[in-house]
Amino acid sequence: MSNIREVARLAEVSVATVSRTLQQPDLVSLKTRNKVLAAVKAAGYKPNLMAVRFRSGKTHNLVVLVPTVANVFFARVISGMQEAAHENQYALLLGNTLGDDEMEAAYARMVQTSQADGLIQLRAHNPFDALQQQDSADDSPALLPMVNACEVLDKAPCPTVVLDNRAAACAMTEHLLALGHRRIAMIKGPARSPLTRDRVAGYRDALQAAGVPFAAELLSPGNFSLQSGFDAAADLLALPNPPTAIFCENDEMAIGAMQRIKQQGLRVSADISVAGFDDISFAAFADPPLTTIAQPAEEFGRTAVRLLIDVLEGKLSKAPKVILPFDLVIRASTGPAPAPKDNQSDKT
Amino acid sequence: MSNIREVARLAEVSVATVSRTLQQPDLVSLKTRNKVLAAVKAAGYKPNLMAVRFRSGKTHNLVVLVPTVANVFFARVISGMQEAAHENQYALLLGNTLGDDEMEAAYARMVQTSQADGLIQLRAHNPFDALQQQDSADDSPALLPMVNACEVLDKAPCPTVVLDNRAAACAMTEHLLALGHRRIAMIKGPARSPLTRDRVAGYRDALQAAGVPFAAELLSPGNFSLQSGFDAAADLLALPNPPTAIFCENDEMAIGAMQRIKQQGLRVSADISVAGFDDISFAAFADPPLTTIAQPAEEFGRTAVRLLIDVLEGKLSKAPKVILPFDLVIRASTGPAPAPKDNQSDKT
DNA sequence: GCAAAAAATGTAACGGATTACATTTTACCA
DNA sequence: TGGTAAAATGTAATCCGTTACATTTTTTGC
Repeated sequence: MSNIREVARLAEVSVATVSRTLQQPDLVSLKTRNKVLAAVKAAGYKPNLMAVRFRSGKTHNLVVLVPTVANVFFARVISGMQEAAHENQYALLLGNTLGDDEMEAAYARMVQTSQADGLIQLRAHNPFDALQQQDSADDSPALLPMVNACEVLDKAPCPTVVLDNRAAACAMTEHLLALGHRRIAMIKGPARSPLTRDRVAGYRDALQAAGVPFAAELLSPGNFSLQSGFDAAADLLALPNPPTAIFCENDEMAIGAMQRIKQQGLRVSADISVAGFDDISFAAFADPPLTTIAQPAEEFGRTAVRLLIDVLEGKLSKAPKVILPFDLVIRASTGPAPAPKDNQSDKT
Repeated sequence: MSNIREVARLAEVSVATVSRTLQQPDLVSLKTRNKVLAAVKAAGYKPNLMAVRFRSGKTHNLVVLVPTVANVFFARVISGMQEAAHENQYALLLGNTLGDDEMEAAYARMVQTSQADGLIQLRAHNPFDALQQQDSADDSPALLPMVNACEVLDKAPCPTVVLDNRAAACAMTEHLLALGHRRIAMIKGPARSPLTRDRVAGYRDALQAAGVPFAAELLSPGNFSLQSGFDAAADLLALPNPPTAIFCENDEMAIGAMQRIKQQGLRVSADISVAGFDDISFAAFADPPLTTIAQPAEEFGRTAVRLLIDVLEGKLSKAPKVILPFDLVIRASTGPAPAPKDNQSDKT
């Protein structure tokens, strides 16, 4: 591959002139410029970006830490990131971490070793914690070159992009309450996640506001997979006094739960309502179509990238917290609560 | 950030010794080695990988061109790639191209400008074609630093990883024929794709072997989306003599098709069988669970990455074509063909 | 104890583009 | 036309780690 010196030789100018022709053409006379451009073409010259980046210290790479790309919601978020990154001439390095701290640390190290300029984390965990804090003695606590999106840390040392999960869960629970449901179960995400905690909080907010007592047995653990929704639903249906509605913290679990419900011979909506969260493409094509909370997934990605670039360019002094809007999408999987069974007393 | 010269100063040795301590410790005496390692720690030294790569000319980055990460199947393939890449100390640059040639060319240029060492393409299209062929005069037609996976070019100038789509489609069609179906429709993928062509060929192979005439009206176009499956099914059901089975070229379209069938008041399996392709996680949780062709998606990714690394390391002189196995997964969405309606004559 | 071989370490060039600073050329006005 | 400002171009340092080659130190064998 030809380099700038060869072009300079061909054009009979100095390397500086070649560089300027390409970077700041106004500084070069028209005559010289043409000579150089001809030489560039003749040599088939393409600047070696490794060299450019080495010198500038900017890689124009961003690392994305995602628990799993195989998750439909995350895939949409990543699409959005890609879009914004491409617009801004950045490339996206994918870090499929499987939620493993070691793996996250390995990818975070790419930032420290100048393989990437910054990092976007989709999980509530600071991957830099694991690395020895570089300049902890430094008195200027600059922002970390990181953005936390979707599932955010409570005290993130960086910009965050988040949904008001508490309000969204509250809205969905209110929807179910308005349909007459009183025994509303929730299939949760991973226990430690702030996201799970917020959604449970929103759920309890709505129950409390409606004067419906909270029942611990209606809170079932899940891990966002189809299978875990299926399993959790099985447990809930086996309760002595099973719920009339199940609110799942994501759509996959809701689809898994519906499957279980139908296998048991019950009708979704008529016998038991099911709601999800995320509004993935499969939600509208579920049977029945799934009531859910729509999240602007691609917008999460775009916003996260833009914020990160702002951090990298030093445009931010404080870490903003961006809250994106949600939308309650009512489809056919939720319906009026069935009339209470014979011997069941209703203390409302 | 500290550099190697600072470490050398701290350890009172030359930069060469520091580098050797880190790269080839056997060449350095134990005493010196310890001194250097202490200095490395004291300085918090991390080698600048940009510099290393700039000098070595290897970026250890691989670009992945994927039509859309939002596709569940591709997401799994990428997971596999990530796994193999990480194992081999490579990083994955994501190129979500939306099937756009321009975009693909932009990412392919990353290889030419030394931002990445090689490229994996998941679509049947050579992104380097769009770029002026670098050294076409060169008499050694070396392998392109590229691997084509999943949907491969007919005359790919690089290693390929593929499924025997023709055989797989044939196997599924045979399954449907064995159930007594004679009017078997197929919802296709994008028309120009070799993948679509091969699956249609396999479908026709099976029909022909069974002596069932091919009916053009039973071939319906799709684009792999849920909605397109839904729409195509609507068209097929509206035929004067509708099919008793629909074989979709991916699971999303099959799920979309089932939705349409059920909306029409028909029962999947009992009235009309539906089959998919890919075995995405949602297939097992569809209602009814979807009969499909399981593809080793993650293995596609892993194999593609390993082949690409082999190419980059010059271990391959010819471009191998790796064929991965498929598996016919029979679930409840396919069943015996319904007894022919009254006035319908059966010419078998 | 000495020469020769082996081991350890050091010096400096290198990779390719950018850019501060120096130098040359051109333009302009008196 | 001489002189100065402005424009154009050139020179060489710089980013940082690696490594060929040179040099110094240690080890080995007799």
